[in-house]
Amino acid sequence: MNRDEQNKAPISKQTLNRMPAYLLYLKNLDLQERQSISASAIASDLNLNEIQVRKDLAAVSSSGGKPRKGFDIHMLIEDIKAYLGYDDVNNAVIAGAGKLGQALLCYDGFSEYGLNILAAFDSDPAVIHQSVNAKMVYPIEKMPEICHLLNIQIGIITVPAAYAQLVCDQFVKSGIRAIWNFAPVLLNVPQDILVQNENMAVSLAILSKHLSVKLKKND
Amino acid sequence: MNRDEQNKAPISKQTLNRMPAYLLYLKNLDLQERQSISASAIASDLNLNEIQVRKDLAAVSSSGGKPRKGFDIHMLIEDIKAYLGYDDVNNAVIAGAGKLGQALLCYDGFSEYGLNILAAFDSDPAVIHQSVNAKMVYPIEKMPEICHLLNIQIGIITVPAAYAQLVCDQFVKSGIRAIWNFAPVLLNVPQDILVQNENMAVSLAILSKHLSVKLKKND
DNA sequence: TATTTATCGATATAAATATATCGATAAATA
DNA sequence: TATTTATCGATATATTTATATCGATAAATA
Repeated sequence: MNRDEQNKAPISKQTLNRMPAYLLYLKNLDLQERQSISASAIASDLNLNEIQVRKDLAAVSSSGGKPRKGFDIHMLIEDIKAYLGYDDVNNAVIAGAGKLGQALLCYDGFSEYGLNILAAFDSDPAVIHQSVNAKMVYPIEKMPEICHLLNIQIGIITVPAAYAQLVCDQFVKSGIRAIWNFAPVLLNVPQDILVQNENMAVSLAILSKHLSVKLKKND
Repeated sequence: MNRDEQNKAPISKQTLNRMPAYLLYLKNLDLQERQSISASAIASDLNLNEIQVRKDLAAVSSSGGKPRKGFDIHMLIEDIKAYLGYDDVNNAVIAGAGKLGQALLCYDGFSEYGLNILAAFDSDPAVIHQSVNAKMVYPIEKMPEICHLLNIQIGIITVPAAYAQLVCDQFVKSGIRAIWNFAPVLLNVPQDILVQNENMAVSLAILSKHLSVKLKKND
């Protein structure tokens, strides 16, 4: 019998953040036709602590692992996908069909996780009514209508910083519940709207900072 | 007198991760000609704990804050920038001049943090020797030569998953010390190479997961 | 100038996260 | 079949991170 999902303790944020790494790693093993893997082996390959990995997997695994053998890879993949929301249907739209917006529209990896980017919005006549990777770019005025129609929960902002707040407000009016923001702007949103900022420049800056700390240590 | 940087306790990882938000926020205030700001006000605007903000700022601030007034905005901005590595010169190159690679090449925000993306590499004749945002795309064979010549420390991977490991190996041979990886692949690198994975699909999946957790809570 | 007050920064406590220990057990081996 | 062993999973400890408390102080106000 499967464990009761409802009764499980809520997973920790840090564990959630490590799931992607496990998933990627397990898919690789699956491609190599491996059947099972131990927490110890995963830990050693991913440079993580063994107990941490075991606890992480215990938190999402529906069937647990077996002594001397470890976890069933295929089953674990399904468990993690289920946990990350593969079971829900999550529809998203993009505001801003520039280079970055188009890059996201073209990226086919989202559907892997049950996520669909259904459409984009822009104000530039050059891209409006064009399709990018079979997804239409609509004039930005159509946003509320289309979002409500398609029951969109997630909005992605890839417009220039100057327009980000404006677009954000429109998203909120359009019934969006979560925003993935690529503009280097702090968005002002109602309490119940979830915002995840993705500042490319700062991600790179942080990498560079980690690098310089590391280089100094090796002096 | 400035506090001695050398003698400061190393900043925590979580604090480092919050720096971007502070920086963005402070720049906004600076644009509005504000002179100073208190930790309490920042906390309330960014939805953070007041003591946490105070501790974070104390960790990077060179001059501290004043009772009743708070921190000097301009000085804090400089302190954070310095901390994030603005003082170092960090040069990066991109492997993969597709939509995402071009989006990064076009993004001018990196130089804000002392980061320069100097060039890109690709194997597609359609983009080789073209320039994107005044940055050249070179054939991928030229990578070691150019990287060594320009003393490049950071490599960015935006090629399809199937080529990512190959490109990664070439980066390592070319003397790169840190890799920012956008391909959904676990890269195999020597111990001393820093890898930061940026899996777009999973970022969105995690946002969606957080959203569904939140929606369930409000039932 | 004296008093009040917002805010800092130091120190203390609490919560979350990571790591260690160890008995139980399924598979491998003798 | 009996013994060994790798690995799990539960429980315990340590570390890191977040939050609370409080005295000190610079600026505002009386």
